[in-house]
Order: sequence, then structure tokens, then C-alpha cells
Amino acid sequence: MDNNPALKPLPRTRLHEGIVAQLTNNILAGQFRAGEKLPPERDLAESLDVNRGTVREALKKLEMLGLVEIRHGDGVYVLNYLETGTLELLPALIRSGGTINIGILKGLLQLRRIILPDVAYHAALNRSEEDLAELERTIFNDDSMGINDRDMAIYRLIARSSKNISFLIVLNFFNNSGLVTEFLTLYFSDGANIMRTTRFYHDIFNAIREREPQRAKRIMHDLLVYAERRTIEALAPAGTGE
Amino acid sequence: MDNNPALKPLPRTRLHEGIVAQLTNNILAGQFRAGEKLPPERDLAESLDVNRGTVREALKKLEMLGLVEIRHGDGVYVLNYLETGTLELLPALIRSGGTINIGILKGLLQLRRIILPDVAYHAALNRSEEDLAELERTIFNDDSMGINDRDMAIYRLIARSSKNISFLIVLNFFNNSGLVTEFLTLYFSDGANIMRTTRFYHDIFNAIREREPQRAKRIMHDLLVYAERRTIEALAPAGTGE
DNA sequence: TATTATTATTGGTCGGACCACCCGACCAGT
DNA sequence: ACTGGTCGGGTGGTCCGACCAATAATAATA
Repeated sequence: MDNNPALKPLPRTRLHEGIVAQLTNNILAGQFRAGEKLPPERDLAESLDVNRGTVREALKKLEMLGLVEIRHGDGVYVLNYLETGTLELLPALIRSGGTINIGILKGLLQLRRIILPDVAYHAALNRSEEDLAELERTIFNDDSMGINDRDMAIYRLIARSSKNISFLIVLNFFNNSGLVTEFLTLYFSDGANIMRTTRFYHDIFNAIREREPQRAKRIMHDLLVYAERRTIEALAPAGTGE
Repeated sequence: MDNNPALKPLPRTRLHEGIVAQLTNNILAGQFRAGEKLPPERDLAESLDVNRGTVREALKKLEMLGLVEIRHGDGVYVLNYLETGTLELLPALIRSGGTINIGILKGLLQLRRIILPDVAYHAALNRSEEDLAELERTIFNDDSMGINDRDMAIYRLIARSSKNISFLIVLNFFNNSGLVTEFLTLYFSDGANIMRTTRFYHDIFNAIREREPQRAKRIMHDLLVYAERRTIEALAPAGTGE
């Protein structure tokens, strides 16, 4: 694997995804309000100049995001995403309006700061010898991945050690939401942050090895607080207040 | 509104949803393993005796669940859901194999027990006068909804009071995952549980009113511990141990 | 051997058709 | 005036068949 870190990921553009993005933004921007009915699929298809099937695939996705409700024989109704939206909607919410919404981002980081320390807690409690060995190998002897992937892999191993699938799945969201990859590159562009995070790897590995859940929890918490502060600082040089 | 509580809701069945359920189970059961390629859409359509477009809509949903990756010109690859699965996958995971997987359910309840107390904490911290008024009205003067809906509404108001959208969205998952509605009915079928929960409403309302975050957090935690125990007991009469 | 065309396979999109369902309007009987 | 039945138009659900676009495997070429 070459893994040149300076390559564009993959600007794959499937037509219906563009429609999803457009409709999502329209709904989040309040252009379509909760309770209202979207135009019929046939009209949307004509307006967007695409096939009706393509529109349908887009609407399916909106339905899964909890943005709309599709009623057979009736129409497509806009929902109040505050009541029905899913986690996958948060990235779009953070970016809604074309700019990064720092307030929502802070809320999401706060959520992470609530969950991950307890994940570390249970990892120290429930880790197996295999978990520990793989964690050690990844932290100390693995140069095969980029720094971002390695970071995510370490978190994943910690979550796996907790023996709670829910923890693992929630972590997937933080990792695969696209937010992490974006902000992680920013975060690791500062050498001081790399050093701080490396120290964190060592510390939490020791805590998990010695089965000290309370200590693992505190270590995770402290790292998150640090990382959040540094990320927010990098994002908001001036006072882009919450 | 009559609201006869003895009527089945609405078992709407859309064809592609059946396909989603079937493929999801096949993947979770390991019938299609991670890394493997699914049969082409055309073959799947023929096997299932449905149109290819219908198969495509199902595959789109699988993709959103983080179960498969669709590659144009190549094929549909099964992913390791432990690395890419979304929260919406957990309900299917809990029911995979036809029976309720108590181990995974406990893990999910554990996650809830980690998050919700902190939601209550921030609710007590950030609630507005309007939040408080609506909470009071819903707890003390609202007979318009069923006991289940009222319970979910109260949690929603608490989450809203926290002023953190992420909390609200996570709560949506717990509420709309279908798990709650299922287990809540079971839980509220016991009068003792209703009394305990009513006391909880009063207690946490007071804590939020008096802006005592630490107390609100403890109250929420205690209620969740109680509700989890009672729910698990009701589900596993004999020792269906984790 | 390495590189470049070619081809087969597969997902993406298209256009049109029909079915299933919901709703409102209208009608028939009470 | 009310209830229930009927019907027609609108909308989502599914189907068919075709072609476009991207990929991977293969063959042809330098």
C-alpha cells in the first residue's frame, strides 16, 4: 500500500447523492418545513431533470436520515428532524448553511466526551489478553498506516476491548462520519498534538493492561478535553462564538 | 381522537423492506461474510423474483446501514459491520437469529445509562423557563397521550432543555428504534413500575427546576438502573445469561 | 516483460407503463 | 343531517427493457 497522505480521497459523485445533499440542505434550511408535503416524485424528477427512480433512491435516503416520511398513495412529508433525525444527520447539520456550525460541533464533542471515557472504563475492565496484545502491537510496532488511520484503529481496539458492541458502533459513527477524518488531519498537523496523543496512547495502554478502569476513564477524559480545545482553537481563530 | 389502545398500529409492508430484512439477516448470520461480493443486482432480482429497481432500493438501505459498499462497475461488497455499522443496525442485531439477544440489549441499555444521566445534568444546567413550563405541563397536566408517548415526550423535553442537539438526536434513536415502544409497553404493564416512574418524573422535574445538575443526574441514573432491571427480569424469566 | 486496447461484467440512469393506496367528492339509503 | 358506498384523480410502489459509465479481467501490442 502506498498511502500517500496527500491524495484526494474519492470525489465519487453518484447522481442521487447530489439530490440527497440538495434536499437535505433545503429541509435543514427551513425551505421545506415540518409537516409540509414535498412535491411529488414525478415533479421532483422533472425539476431536477433526472429520472424518477433516481429521485426515489434519494428519497429513500432522506427517509433513513429521519428527514421525511413517505406515505404510499399520499405523498412525502417533511418531519421535524429534532424528533426523528438520526445520528448520520449531525454532520449535515454541522455543515448546514455552507459554514461549520461550531455550536453543534461542540455539542457533538461533548457527547463524545461523555461516552468514550466510559468505553475506556469498560475496556480496562473487560479486555482480553488478545485485545491487549493487539493494542500493544498497534501502539508500539505499527507503521503500516497513516497517523489518522492508526488513531482510529486504536480507539476501535479500545472499544472492542469493552466487549460492548454498542460502544463499538457508536465509535464507528464518530470515526466514519467524515468529521473525524477532516478535523483529525488538522489536529495532527501540530507536532505538539502528536506528542500529547502519543503520551495518551501509552498511558491508556498501561491503564488497560493493569485493569484500572477508573484511571483509564480519567486518561481518556483528559485527552478528549485537550483535543477538543485544540481543535476548536484551530477552527475559530477569532471569536466565532457559540 | 378515540385512541383505542387495543388496536394494532399499522404493519405496512413495502417490498424492498422485506428484501432489506432478508439480506440484513443473511449478512448478520454470516451467510455473506465481510469482504465477499454479493450477487449482482440482476441475479438478486431474479432470485428474489422482484424488479432490479426494487433490489437497488434495498441495497441503498443496506449501504446506509453500513453493511455493504457499492462499487460502480465492480459489485456490492459486504463490510464488517463492527467497523462500519450504524446505530440503526443495533435493533436488527438484537433480533438477529429470530430471538432477542439479551447480551446486546444489555449493552445498549448500558450505553443509555451512560448518556442520559449527563443529558439530565445539562438539562438542569441549561433549561429555560419555557422548557420548565412545558415539562411541568406534560408531567402534571397532560392526559392527551398514552403512557408510552408521554414518557417519550418527557425524555424529549429533558433532552431539549440541555440545549445540545446531539443529545436530542441520540435520544431519538433510543425512542424511535422500535425497541423502546416494544419494551416500554411491557414495562408499563406493571403498576409498580408506573408508580416508580411517576415518582421519577416529579423528582427530576424538581431537580431541573431548582437547577441542581448533580441531583438530576443521579435521579436519572437511579431510574434507568431500576427500569433496566425490571425490563431484563421481564424478558428473561429463567437464566438466559449473557 | 510491460504497456495498452479490448471486452465482459456490473452498477447507474433512463423512459414509460401499470399496480396499490389514499383522499376527497359525490351519491344512495336511512 | 347522517352514514356508508362508490368513484376518480393523484401519489407512491413496482415492473420492464434499454442504454450509459466505471471497473476488472483479458487479449493484443510494443
